[in-house]
Amino acid sequence: MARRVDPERHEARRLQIIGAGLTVLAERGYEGATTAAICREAGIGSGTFFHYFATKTELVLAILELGTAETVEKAAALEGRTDPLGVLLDLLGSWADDAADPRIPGFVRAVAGVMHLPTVAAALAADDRAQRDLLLPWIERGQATGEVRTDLPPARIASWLALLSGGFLERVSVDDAFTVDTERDLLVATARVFLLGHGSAADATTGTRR
Amino acid sequence: MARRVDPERHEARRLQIIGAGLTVLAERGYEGATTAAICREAGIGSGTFFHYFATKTELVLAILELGTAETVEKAAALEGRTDPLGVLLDLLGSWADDAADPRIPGFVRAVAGVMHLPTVAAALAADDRAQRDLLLPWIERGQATGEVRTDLPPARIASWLALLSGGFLERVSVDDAFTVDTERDLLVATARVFLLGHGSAADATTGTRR
Amino acid sequence: MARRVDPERHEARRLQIIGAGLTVLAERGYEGATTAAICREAGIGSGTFFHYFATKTELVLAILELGTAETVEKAAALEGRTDPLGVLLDLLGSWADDAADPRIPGFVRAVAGVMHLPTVAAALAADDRAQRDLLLPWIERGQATGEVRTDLPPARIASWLALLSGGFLERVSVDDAFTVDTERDLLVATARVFLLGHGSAADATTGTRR
Amino acid sequence: MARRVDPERHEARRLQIIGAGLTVLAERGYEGATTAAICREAGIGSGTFFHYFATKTELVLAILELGTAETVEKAAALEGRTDPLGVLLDLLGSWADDAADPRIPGFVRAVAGVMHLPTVAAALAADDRAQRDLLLPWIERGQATGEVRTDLPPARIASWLALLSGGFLERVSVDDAFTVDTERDLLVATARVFLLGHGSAADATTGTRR
DNA sequence: CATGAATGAGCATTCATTCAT
DNA sequence: TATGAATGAATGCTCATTCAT
Repeated sequence: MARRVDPERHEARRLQIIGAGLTVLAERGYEGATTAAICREAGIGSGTFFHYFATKTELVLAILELGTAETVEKAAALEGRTDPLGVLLDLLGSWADDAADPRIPGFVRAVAGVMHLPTVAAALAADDRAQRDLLLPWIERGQATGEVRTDLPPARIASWLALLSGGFLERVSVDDAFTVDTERDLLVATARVFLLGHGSAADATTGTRR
Repeated sequence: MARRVDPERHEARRLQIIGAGLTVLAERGYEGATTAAICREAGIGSGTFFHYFATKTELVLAILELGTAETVEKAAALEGRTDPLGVLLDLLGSWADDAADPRIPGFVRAVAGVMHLPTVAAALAADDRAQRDLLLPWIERGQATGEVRTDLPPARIASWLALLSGGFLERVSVDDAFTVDTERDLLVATARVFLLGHGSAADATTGTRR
Repeated sequence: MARRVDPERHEARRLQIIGAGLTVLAERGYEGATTAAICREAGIGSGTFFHYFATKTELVLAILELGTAETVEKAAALEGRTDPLGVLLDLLGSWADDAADPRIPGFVRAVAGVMHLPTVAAALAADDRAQRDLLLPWIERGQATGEVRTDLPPARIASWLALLSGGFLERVSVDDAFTVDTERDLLVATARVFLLGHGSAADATTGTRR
Repeated sequence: MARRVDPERHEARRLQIIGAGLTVLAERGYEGATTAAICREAGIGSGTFFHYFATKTELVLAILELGTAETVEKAAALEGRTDPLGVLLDLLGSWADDAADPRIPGFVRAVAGVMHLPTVAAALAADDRAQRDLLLPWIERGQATGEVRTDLPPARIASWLALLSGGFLERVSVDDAFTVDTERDLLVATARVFLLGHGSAADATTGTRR
């Protein structure tokens, strides 16, 4: 009765469930995504699910961690690049491309709905941190080479790039006329203008009343 | 003969429940916000809740509609202004200020989590439409006077202002270092640069690989 | 601040509620007949209902008592008759006619559904008793004059007349093809045959296996 | 690989719940029979109930369908009989015997109370139809052989047999002195007289005033 | 008396999770 | 390891009833 644990098979199954979870969570939100629905989508029995994830929340965390891991991988792939501005714009572009998978914005919304769960908040914070850790060195290098505006600290610039990327994702998911195809280039262009700091600081507040 | 029409009392109660709902939904998300918790917060019995809202979802819709109504009111208050760019930046600024009430971003996240409910999606779409209807005439006037870039159709510019506003809201709710106080002015400044169209179009795609 | 109790007005209101209750109970059954629905039908406020009946059940009891009272009145109207068989058949006929008001069988069904409530069971028993009290003397007289079979005690005959009347009511309410108009005469004819005792006793059990 | 198909176990459980439902419904009526009470009676958890029946109403329908099925089985068991009258009286007798299980009349009352639910009405109609389908061929054969009166169409005779059977059931459940044991034979005898048509038609309406 | 807003006990039903096989 | 039957805590919602006006 030897039962090889066969870690490959295990990992494959795990990814299969993660894919099903992503699909169902995106479609129906956290509460709408019953474990039963996820299992059906994954083609497994309800008991099997809990062999791989102790709770439904843990599945969500696993998906988030997968995203974080991808961010880290992205960092490695950029080793050797010498054009900080280009790198930053490439990153923005690649995040825009992520939004083309319709499950991504749906999943992001689903997660937003359970951000009050401490574990989810923590995973989201970790994801955010990974994104910043990826951006910061390139921002700093860009500022050093003069390609990136220096009137704002790197951390703040990172936040604003995240703002653009997050806002873009939301638009795609909410606004039918706003698609990755048609708007991606404008995202990159807008980010470039922001990073260059054109027309910035000095007269920033003119013409607006609080 | 009883005199109980008192629509004032009714409206007051209704707003009291809406306030409690806003608080609890922001804190705990849609599912975490049990009707029991909302009633406790509002200081009413569970039955009373359903005198005012037939459904928990209907409370959410009422809150959203309140927001839509505020947008419409804002439009009226702008009558007579002759500086389209100033108006647009004021609007951005006022949306940024909305984010200062910590319940707003929390509520927005909660709603995102149930956007798969058709009624919620519809209300959100109506809200979006009201926002665009508010922006579009000013964008068009700004283009006519030359204050606003003309390389993009008005509808697209409206989407991008919504992107900035939405991204801002998300950042505030996710990133502790990103506060309305410190970032509001930069939002307005960034929007101005975007609306002016500095450094746009021509070289937009340079330096980014898809 | 003189408030004349005006017992007439009170009684009228009471009957109005009873009528509404009869209608709604017949249509929707006991549980489906919410007090709110009855009040709407009666055109009164929900509070008013409880000025006339302490509980919903009490309304049901009041309706049943009304029926019992009618039975008693019927008894009085028969004073002076000298044809026991004719009286009995007239009674059967008049009960059949009651079933022509479509609310009656519906109400009977509704009451059957809450017969497990002791108060309802008691009222129903009282109704049954009134019916028997009405029948028994005429059965006895009929047996004395030889018009009615004597092989069964009067109480049993009364039960069987109730059986015919109850079964008739049920058929009318369940079977679209079975109407008071078409079946009333056959009911009376069948009851007559039963009361006369044609073909009875001796060979009753032949040809049937238990 | 799990082996849990075990449809036998499933069916057994199902019947166990049906039995408990029959008991509790008969005792307390539809509304009084809370799912909690039924589960307690059946010795199962509340969740288990809904593995077997999607709805409390569906349990009622299942019980009714069981009855309909029994009627159909009865039909099969009569194949080969050549005495139509005997068959009809046997059927009446067997329905009387059903009433000996005290849960049957109680259940019938409970169902009467929710006949306004369309699904219940439909199931009841199906039951009625099955009963008629069982009776009709034997009535027709009886008329052909001259054993059964021919002054009434078969469908009407079927209705009247149902009237007798339904009235009997009601009496048993309402009248303590009316028991299956003491009245069964009289039911059969009365049905026989009715089927033979003794003393019928011609003078049917004499002596009764409408 | 008449009213209808307020109440909260009570109920059907859902669903994440467990566990025997 | 895979399964799905069993579980019961938790929740949204209903409705008879009360009571201040």
